[in-house]
Amino acid sequence: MKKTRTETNQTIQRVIEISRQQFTEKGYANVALEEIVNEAQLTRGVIYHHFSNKKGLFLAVFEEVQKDIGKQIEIEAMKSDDLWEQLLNGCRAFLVSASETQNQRILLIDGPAVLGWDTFRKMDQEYAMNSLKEHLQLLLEEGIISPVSSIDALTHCLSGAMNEAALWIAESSNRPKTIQESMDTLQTLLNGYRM
Amino acid sequence: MKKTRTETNQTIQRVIEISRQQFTEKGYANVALEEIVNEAQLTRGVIYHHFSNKKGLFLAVFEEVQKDIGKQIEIEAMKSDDLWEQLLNGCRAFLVSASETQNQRILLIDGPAVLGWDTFRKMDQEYAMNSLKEHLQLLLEEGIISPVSSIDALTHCLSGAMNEAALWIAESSNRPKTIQESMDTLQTLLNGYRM
DNA sequence: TACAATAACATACATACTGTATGTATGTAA
DNA sequence: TTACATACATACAGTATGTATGTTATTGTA
Repeated sequence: MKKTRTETNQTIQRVIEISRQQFTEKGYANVALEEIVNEAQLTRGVIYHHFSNKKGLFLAVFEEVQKDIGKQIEIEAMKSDDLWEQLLNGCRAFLVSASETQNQRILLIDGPAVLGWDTFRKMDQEYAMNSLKEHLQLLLEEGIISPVSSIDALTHCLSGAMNEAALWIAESSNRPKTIQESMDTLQTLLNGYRM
Repeated sequence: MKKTRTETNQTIQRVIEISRQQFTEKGYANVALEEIVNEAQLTRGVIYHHFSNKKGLFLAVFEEVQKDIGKQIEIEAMKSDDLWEQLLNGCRAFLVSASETQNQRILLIDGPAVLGWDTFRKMDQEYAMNSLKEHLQLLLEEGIISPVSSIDALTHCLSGAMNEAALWIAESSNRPKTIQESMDTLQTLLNGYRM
């Protein structure tokens, strides 16, 4: 029964991976916990023990998705020293990553409804919006963008635009094309702020 | 049992109204059909008869929300003859309407997850995006905005920005302020396209 | 007007899923 | 070695949805 910490962590990770796949494929509401634990060759007791309930499991998966995407954005943004380029690189990385099948549904479709708005917002802020906001603030201070009536409003609008673009890209039959078109669009929109 | 057509339509409408309130207040997943029919002083048979299942009921409510918002947008946009002003008026009307409690949750949070992406997208297109796209197309043809690499991409980005702004407005403690800030932001972003 | 068909609404039943309570086995620390 | 805590398993209970069937009254037709 009881296992080493390493083994336990492996169990936890395996449950998360399997859940991620199942939630991605069928959506949260259509996945019974029994399916997940069957695939993991465990029983449901594990889930309640380690994650409290189904929602807790989803939260763990959601966090994993957010971390993956955040990492991608970080890597891509840092490929340039230029603040404006960093912003665009980050946008592109987000589009590429969030539009991938294994991230899209959990992050953008099921996330808000399953977690409830408050929790979703809190995590969205922690993993995505705060750094976007800081970056926009930097651009403002460096005089790269013109004074905004609200940095918060810009952060939210830009974030929303990217979320929707990611969903659009995900459903398109030509990913490279729609990614590029989305980037062109975001760039032109942001040129409204460019000094 | 059987009733006149008028009475039946009244029953249907009453079930939709009650559902709308309940879904708004608690979210789709946390409302049992029993609660809805109890309030309506009916039984669950009614729902299965008229709406097929719980999801069908939600779809009816969702459509009602979309129609309400679409109507608001139409009214507000038509308050100007100027195509650009019409766009902005429409944006504002959307923000005001979609950020209202009784619309926000059903439209923006539960909609995609409950209906499934394909259905949600189809209805979103029918009720919102197609007219936004047409309007942007008009602006393009009248030379008011500069040539875009993709009218679709712009439509999606703008739509996404507004959806997110509506959610942000809904959670703020000063609605008029955040509505104005969002409008300022949308306007500046769109100025990237202004000729 | 009478009657048959249909549909609006109700009820009974079955099933699936989540969560709770409890049990078992084992690692770790003293 | 023993006590404790925990990882995992099992049994049970409750809730919610959906399906099948029943009842009643309107509507359409002759």
